[in-house]
Amino acid sequence: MQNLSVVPDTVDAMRVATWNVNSVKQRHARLLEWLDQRQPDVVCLQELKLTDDAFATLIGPDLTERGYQFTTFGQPQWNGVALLSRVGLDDVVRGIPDAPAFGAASDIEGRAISAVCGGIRVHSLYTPNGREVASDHYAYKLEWLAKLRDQVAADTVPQLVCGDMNIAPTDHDVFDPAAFEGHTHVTPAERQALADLAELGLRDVIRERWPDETVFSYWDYRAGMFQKNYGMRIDLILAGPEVADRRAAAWIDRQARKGKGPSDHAPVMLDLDAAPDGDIGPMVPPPSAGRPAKKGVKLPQAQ
DNA sequence: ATGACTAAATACTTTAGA
Repeated sequence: MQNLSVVPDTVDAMRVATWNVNSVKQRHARLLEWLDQRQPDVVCLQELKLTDDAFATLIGPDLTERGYQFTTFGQPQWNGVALLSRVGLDDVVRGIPDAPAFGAASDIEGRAISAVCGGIRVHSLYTPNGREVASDHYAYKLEWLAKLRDQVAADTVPQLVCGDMNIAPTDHDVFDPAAFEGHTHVTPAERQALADLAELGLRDVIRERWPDETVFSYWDYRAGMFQKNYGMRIDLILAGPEVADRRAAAWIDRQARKGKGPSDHAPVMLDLDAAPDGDIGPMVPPPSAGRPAKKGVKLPQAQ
């Protein structure tokens, strides 16, 4: 899986984002507008709800025009993940090695894709929901997470594990912990799966930046949950130490959850400082925390 | 209120999401 030949001689500052768009078809205009405003260099998308061909036909030209390469693992109706990059897109891995199937053995769902972008292996993930704790889907979720852990452990390129993990890391990441008792997304076994990734050195960059704040990435469409800020933080960016040490900014783009026709998830954003020439290894300390220079684009206010 | 909303196909009702 590792391929050091694709690591560039210098590593520039870059902006990485992950966003569960809940249907590219329904979010097409908003997605393009968001790309133009935020100018991310690498984007992980989830819940495409399109086949690879349909994705390429619908939005491929728009992405190419904006300088993005892209790769997808799509399905016609549900799931589907993508990676967009304008800092290289090499050594694509579709799915997780030995990932479990749900239902028919041939039915490997479109829930994981990764590639090396700007010297970092970036994963775009849509972890199974789990539905109910007593369900087959919950067992499938845990097994899928275990295989993800194995995949991450086997790679030596610096990593960014991004996506809709469908797990709230702590009670601080749900609006009402009591309301979730006995439900998926908050169980000890699911949280242990995140702890197992942390054990490999992956760090939750949003929580590191906002250690005490209430920060959510998902709000149910119903009952004015967004307006009340009754949400959950289940979309995560987990960074290997070499990457996490380059953090210049990390925030959740709540603007994208506002207005007419939003996804129920907001993008999670990470700005990385440049790494020293040819050195993508551990750094001490990172350079100044200014955001990478992008022509004519203002840094949105975090929170 | 075992709700509320959104999206896609199974399509005027069901399944899934979380």
